[in-house]
Amino acid sequence: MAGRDCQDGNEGRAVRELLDRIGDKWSLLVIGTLRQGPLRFGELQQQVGGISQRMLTLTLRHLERDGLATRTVFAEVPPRVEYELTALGRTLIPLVGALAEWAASNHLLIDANRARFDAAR
Amino acid sequence: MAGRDCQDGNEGRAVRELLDRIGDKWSLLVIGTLRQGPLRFGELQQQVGGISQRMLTLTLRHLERDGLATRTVFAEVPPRVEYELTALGRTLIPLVGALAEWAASNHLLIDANRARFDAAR
DNA sequence: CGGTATCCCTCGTGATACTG
DNA sequence: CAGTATCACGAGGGATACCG
Repeated sequence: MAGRDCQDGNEGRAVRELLDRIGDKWSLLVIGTLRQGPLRFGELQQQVGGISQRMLTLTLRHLERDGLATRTVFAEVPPRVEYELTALGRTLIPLVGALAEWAASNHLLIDANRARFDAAR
Repeated sequence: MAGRDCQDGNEGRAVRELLDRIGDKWSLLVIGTLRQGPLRFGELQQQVGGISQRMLTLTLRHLERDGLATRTVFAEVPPRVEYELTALGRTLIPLVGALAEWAASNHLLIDANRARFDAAR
């Protein structure tokens, strides 16, 4: 199946659409953070690190809209809201893992290439 | 190795940096297009589809800078320039493939979720 | 606690024109 | 053919303040 739609056109569109969905600044990070289980809004913000309240809200709404995560409100005081990956969202975990692994393995190499390239010009 | 640096902090940074590099609008698409072998600037622009000359140039410089692709100029008339993935760049092909496959398998499902979500509000 | 609303500014991107 | 230069626009995203 990976080899069938390799006539540039279809694969390109598929990748493009995926990037439009989770290729933004925070989606993959939030998905990665949720991989171990449900988290509250505040915990999520703290663990992702560096994300503003606004962007976390927007990202979560986006994931919810795409059916990648669920939002559960508990009628308590103080209010508690938990977010959790759906089954579909969990299918992305291996991809995020692969990306993270690639990044961890190669970022030093890339930094070296980049420094060399910058020095050469 | 995938399970070692899962203390959110490191994995998060790694994914973030990877996204800063290839998470833009065109990088993954160009990498995917180059997977079969070297291409000239014009061929690349045509096969990627929808990318402006400017963005293709920027994207290619970016990939070159990170050591993911090479630029080869042939001293001919008319001028010919070919771009090709490096060994490092080729290690990304399986990831792009996995992403494309995931997107192809799930985009209908996501569209349905999205339609339902939009209808509910 | 977990949002929403508003302001504001940077950056990515496209269009167009010009060059070697 | 394969770029570079310039402009101009709109979305992305941070900061802040307020709400249930």
